[in-house]
Amino acid sequence: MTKRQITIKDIAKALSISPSTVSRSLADHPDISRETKSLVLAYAKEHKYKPNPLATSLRTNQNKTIGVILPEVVHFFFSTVLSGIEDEAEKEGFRILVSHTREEYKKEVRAAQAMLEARVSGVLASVAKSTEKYDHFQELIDNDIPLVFFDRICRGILTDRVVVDDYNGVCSAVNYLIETGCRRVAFFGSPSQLAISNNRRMGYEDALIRNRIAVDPELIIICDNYGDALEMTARMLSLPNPPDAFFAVNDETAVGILNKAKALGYRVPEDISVCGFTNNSICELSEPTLTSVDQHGYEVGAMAMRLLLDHINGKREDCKVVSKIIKTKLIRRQTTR
Amino acid sequence: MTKRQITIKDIAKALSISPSTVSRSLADHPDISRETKSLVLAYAKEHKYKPNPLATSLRTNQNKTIGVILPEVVHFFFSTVLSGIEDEAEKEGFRILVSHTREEYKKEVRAAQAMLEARVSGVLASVAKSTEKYDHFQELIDNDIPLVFFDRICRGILTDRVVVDDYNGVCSAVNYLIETGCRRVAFFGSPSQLAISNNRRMGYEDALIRNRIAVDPELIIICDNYGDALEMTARMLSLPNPPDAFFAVNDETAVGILNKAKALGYRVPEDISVCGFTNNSICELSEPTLTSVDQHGYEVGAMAMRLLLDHINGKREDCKVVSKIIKTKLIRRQTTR
DNA sequence: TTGAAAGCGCTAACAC
DNA sequence: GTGTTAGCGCTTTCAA
Repeated sequence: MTKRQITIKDIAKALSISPSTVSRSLADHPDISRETKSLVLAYAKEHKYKPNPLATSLRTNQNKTIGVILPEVVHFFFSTVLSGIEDEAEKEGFRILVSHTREEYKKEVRAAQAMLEARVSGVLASVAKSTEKYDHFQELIDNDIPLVFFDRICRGILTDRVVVDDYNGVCSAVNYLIETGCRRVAFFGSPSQLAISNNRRMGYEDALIRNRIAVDPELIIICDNYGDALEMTARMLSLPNPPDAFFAVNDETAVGILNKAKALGYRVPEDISVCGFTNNSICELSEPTLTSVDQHGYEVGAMAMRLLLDHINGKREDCKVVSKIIKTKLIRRQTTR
Repeated sequence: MTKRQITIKDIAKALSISPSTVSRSLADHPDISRETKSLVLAYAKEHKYKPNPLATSLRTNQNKTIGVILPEVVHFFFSTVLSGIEDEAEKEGFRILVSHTREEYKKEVRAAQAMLEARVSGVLASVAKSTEKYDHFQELIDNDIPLVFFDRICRGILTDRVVVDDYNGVCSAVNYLIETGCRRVAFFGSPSQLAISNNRRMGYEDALIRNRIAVDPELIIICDNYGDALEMTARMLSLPNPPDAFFAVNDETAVGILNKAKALGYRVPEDISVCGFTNNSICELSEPTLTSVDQHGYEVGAMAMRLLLDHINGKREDCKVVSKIIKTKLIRRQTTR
């Protein structure tokens, strides 16, 4: 009982007209008479005709799928971005082909190749932490596949990009900590060579400078996970001149700081303020709830897809590279005064 | 500088042989001579020949993509499942087309239609909470697209399925609570009509019965999120005969219970034990760390994909429906004695 | 307003 | 061992 999908030919035969007329009717071509059209449409509907996208793509040499390369799905920010991407793509009937690299360079290269082979119409990508060579991305461009980076861009490649305003996000968060009376703000940053990391640290430093507070290297460390945060927080609080506030580059780390500080008998936020970054769901689950910087992942995804679609639809001259910056927002909760 | 991708024809022309010979060489057909083969392969490699999967699919009427329909990506369990699916698919060179329904019936229907249109080779699905009609899934089957359900199955449709052993997972967790001295175990369950919910409650009840402890309806409530948990925990602890342990159907809820209990001055686990379900990353972040039931999402995904691939490869007689049950594992941490 | 025919890139039955 | 040919389902030029 294998039901072969009905084709244009079948409709043509059944209606005793030619395949081309059927094709045109389906495409609502102006040359076709009303009657013929409605006849075809009726038959198509009744028999659940579904155009074979493979054939169309092969013929027209363009297909309705977009490749998305992202470092990790089990990650709040990226899953949120994905939602934005999906919604925006759906508006124009594009499908999404997701490849996730789990932060591995090798997987990223394979993903890019897969996109090339799948002949996707465009690619959205956020680079893996371990990536240092960018040939695989360059190859996409060389093959005329439009590429837009989001969040983790790569400098070498000239394409549109959508980034989170990390600099201002961190800067205003740290500024807020200072405004609420903190004088020694520690910074727990991430080790990677990604541009993101630097921007964040610069945001931190500039916030201090703007408030005429000296940047103390002792308060700046590389620590971006829960386990390490427990250890480093204890160490930092035992300094002769300990911090009275902590800014962490992600929420897990911030929770680590929070938990350790509480365990050591500090009151939060009375003795110590803590601020995270991402605005994960754990912010609401921690006790007290965690102040954090929202990165508006949904907008990042939607915007990146928008740029890509504009490219694909030829609405943009290729000469200019667009950089969009998505604003962040400080979500004040109970770990800050 | 639009670089058209090189085709089989191009190779044939360049080497003055026929396209079919090229095709066969590329496919490593036994009839072709060593020399011809290596000649073709060398040329193909040098000019970066990439087979056009569209053409192949159109021709052979089977394409190398699998559709995955899942309720939510921003969700630990499902993202983990997705990893398993991806890895298993990659082994046989299949691509994944992900559609996520955000628990909406309407999106699920559209997703199924999209899969049909994309002519995927098979579909893996986990049904949305709001889904009550299953015609869209039936239609896939009617069109001979193999379908395998995972986690959230639907009873009406006869296909292979992979489920988590919720019953035993809950049962042994509750059993463990009792073994460690708890006598009144509360159950915070989920409201949905999914089979999963019932299985979990049955696991709870049977664990009590097996230990000759009466099932007290007062201790069984519907509550499956953090906010409600805060409220319901307070209420439950003020009962004349309050619980000395809580089992929650997900980790967020468990953390809610934990936080409220601590806030009310109870010691965990000395006064009260708490156990969650899923084994989220928050289990490690909570203070104390949360005991939870691991659902082995990766295995669920890998197994579902395995079943589907077997179907696609014709390794299975279609007559029999396979139900795989993935074992759970209790991860003991600090919220239980 | 409609039809005939070619062709997108690939595979495979059939020839030699 | 290799070539010829037809055709997957669709679009589109050209002709009628």
